[in-house]
Amino acid sequence: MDIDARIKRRQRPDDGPRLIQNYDSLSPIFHIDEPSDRAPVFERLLDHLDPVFNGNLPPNAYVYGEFGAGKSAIVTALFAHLERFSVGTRSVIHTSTRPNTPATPGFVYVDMRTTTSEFSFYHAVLDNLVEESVPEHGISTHELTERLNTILNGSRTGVVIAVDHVAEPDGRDSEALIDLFAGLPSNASWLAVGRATPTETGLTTYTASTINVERYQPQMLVDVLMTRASEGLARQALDHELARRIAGWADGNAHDALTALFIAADRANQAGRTRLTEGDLNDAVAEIPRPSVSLARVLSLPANKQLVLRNLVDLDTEDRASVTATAEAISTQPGVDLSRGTVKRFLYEIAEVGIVERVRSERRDGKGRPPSRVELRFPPTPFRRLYDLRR
DNA sequence: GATCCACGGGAATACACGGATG
DNA sequence: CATCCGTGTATTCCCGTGGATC
Repeated sequence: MDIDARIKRRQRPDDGPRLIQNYDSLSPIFHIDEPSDRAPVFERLLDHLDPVFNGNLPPNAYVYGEFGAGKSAIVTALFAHLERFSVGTRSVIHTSTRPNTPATPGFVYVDMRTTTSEFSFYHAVLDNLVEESVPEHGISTHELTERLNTILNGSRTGVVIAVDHVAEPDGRDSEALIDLFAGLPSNASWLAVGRATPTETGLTTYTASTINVERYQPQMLVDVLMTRASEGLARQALDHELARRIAGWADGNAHDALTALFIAADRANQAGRTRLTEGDLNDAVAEIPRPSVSLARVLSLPANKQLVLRNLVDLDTEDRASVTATAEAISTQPGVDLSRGTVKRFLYEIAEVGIVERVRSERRDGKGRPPSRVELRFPPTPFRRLYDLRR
């Protein structure tokens, strides 16, 4: 139990209404249960999944769209609902060995941002499929696939697995996806989700259909912002005109729009105001690098890499002059229990996947290879807030 | 006792530069 | 002038060990 966090949560200024009512509703990494205005995309996905309602399995498919188009929002919402629907019409699988014959397939959502190894993939699928929890240690990867095969071979209808964030810079490529499913029986169907076009992925030979999610129209984005603001902020905190400006700037990218709203709200909150101003928005926009990397991706890094980043965002420029200096500074921060070398390697690895960027600095002396410093490819304010809220 | 994987540590390689060499 | 070499640093790559969990 984190007593500090509990006390902090109770702390509030007692002068008037708080601007920020609910961080979740503002968070760009939070998906609401009923995304607004996306009916056409839902219909196309349901068209694809239609065989399910006759107890059959749909073929493999690929859902694609640009950053911030709402792919994850839609697929997570849809699968959450399908899971409930599915559980309602079949008996839950209580044991991993007893064959059963449910009327509809199972539905599992797997995020490749957090599912980074073979083991974790099969573990995630199995854990979602059976009632009892699956151990994360002391069980081999092979054992997991054995159990999955037993279950699925005993199942008449199989399972549909949504695999989100395929073919990201730090994710595994399509080949790996195929390999993973090669370990499962043929009644495991996948619905891959990614940014790359179907031809770029090389998945086309395996998919029966592809579904494109188009970026948000400006008006839809305004609706999204107003909805989130009404749930997360004090009344009248965001006026329509400001929402329109955010939407115009975000250019169809819901992640960036919500991030801008988040930062602007945070600034207004710090200043003790209860309405967002143009100044808040301008500051917010200035803080968001473009292109930027998804905050969800930053916040799904392994714990110690996030710890490194959390300390990085608070360093002064002096300590950021070179990777070596930065690693040194971070490794000596209180609360950081990592060696200098490990922090350094983490920084290189984080740069490798594009979450920070290395830029060569002007060399001062003529000796040796010139150092580079790391620059953020994500806005620090929401990362700080969301990171700290989780502790 | 078994399993996975995060860390640490260091070897190997790349790069920048100035100066030597052909 | 073009190329090579030595030195110093940055960056990448690899793998054994050990912690945590079952």
